[in-house]
Amino acid sequence: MTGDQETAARMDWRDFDEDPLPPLLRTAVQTFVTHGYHGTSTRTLASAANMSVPGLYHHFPSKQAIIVAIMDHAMADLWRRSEAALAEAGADLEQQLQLHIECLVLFHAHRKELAFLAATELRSLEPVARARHIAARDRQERMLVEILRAGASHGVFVAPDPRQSARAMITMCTGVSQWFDAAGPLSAVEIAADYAGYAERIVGREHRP
Amino acid sequence: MTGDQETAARMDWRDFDEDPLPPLLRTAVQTFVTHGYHGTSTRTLASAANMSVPGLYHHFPSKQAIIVAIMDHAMADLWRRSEAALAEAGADLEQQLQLHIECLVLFHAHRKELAFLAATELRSLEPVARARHIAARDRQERMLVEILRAGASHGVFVAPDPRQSARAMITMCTGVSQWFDAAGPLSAVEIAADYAGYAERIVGREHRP
DNA sequence: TTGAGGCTACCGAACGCTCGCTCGGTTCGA
DNA sequence: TCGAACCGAGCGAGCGTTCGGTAGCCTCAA
Repeated sequence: MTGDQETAARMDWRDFDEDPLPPLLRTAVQTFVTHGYHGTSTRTLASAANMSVPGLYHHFPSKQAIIVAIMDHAMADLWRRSEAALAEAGADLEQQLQLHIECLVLFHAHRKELAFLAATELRSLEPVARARHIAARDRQERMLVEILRAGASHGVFVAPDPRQSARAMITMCTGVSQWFDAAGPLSAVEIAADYAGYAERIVGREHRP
Repeated sequence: MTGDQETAARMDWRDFDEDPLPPLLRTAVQTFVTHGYHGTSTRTLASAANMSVPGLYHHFPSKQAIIVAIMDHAMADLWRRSEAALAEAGADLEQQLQLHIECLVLFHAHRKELAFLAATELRSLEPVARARHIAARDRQERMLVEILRAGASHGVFVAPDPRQSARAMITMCTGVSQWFDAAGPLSAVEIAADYAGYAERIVGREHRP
């Protein structure tokens, strides 16, 4: 995690060329999104990856380990990008909020299947992995809460309850993964800009009478 | 649906005393929320309702019929309340937006399990029920879009893309069902007021320089 | 140059178990 | 005497997982 933070500032958090996921996990993501974890059998998983069932068990010890690998990857990728966005913003709190929202929207648009699973399959994780996922989600939320809290205490934002407004913003951005369509009229970048605007207006100063 | 509209104006859409759901469905909601549709067996469903499996099949023809009944009930209840809220607001567009958001938040707070399933188990529905659910969801979304569109064309709101801002508001409100806690620091009514404020600022006029 | 040994990447078949669902009842208030 | 409301036992199918292999490749002493 300490090594991550050093490289975080250098990585391009806006780059979504291709997900560096092993082919087996890539097809598993698609299948889990369509049928859900419990609605997907190991046979389905195997044939989606052009593989036999024992072939699948050569790479992962269980079906559960596959979903865990996917969820861990999703949370780690989002966190890395969020840290890079924060580093790019520097000390300007308004800029921190803008880039954080942009980062959230881009991730939930370009990695929509991954983000969808992260939001949907929490209950399919066994206790240890579930606890880890919740911790990652809380850490992610805390990052935005801290930005809003700092902004409020410096008079940059109007956020009487940063936890509350952070949650509103996060669920707003998370929702993008449910309806985003790469072939749709709006690009991820355009949506990100719109949502950054919404966020700014939710906690912005200038519009108070 | 025509009869519904007549009684809609008269019903109290803010009343959430108790869900008039048969006991079997009530326990099924809890179980589905915890384990998901495919993660729940008919044996689990039956014992949660203090019943044998054949007893369960006396009331419903299949496991699928149970989830369908729950989903239909959820969408119908929200729609009835939304229509009543719209009727109460009258012709005032700003009031229509306020009450619509209030209605969405109250529903997703007080009926959080129901709302959570409606958002989560779409993929578990077989084609016919799924199509019906999607149609209900679209109709629900269109109601808010129409309010925003009318408001924009009358100069009450600033909403260059009503579809877009409606989706942002809806996912924001839908998210309430994921974290709301009746024992938490904020009541449903307080959250509803906050969110109505967020919505107003997202499309409000007065804060433009 | 060869071939034995070990490694990775798989596969066909099948294990024990649980699944959704049903059959043939029983109980009980009307 | 009838129908509504159940239940014990069990059906065939599908589940996650495992066993006992095999094919192909790399390494390295003889």
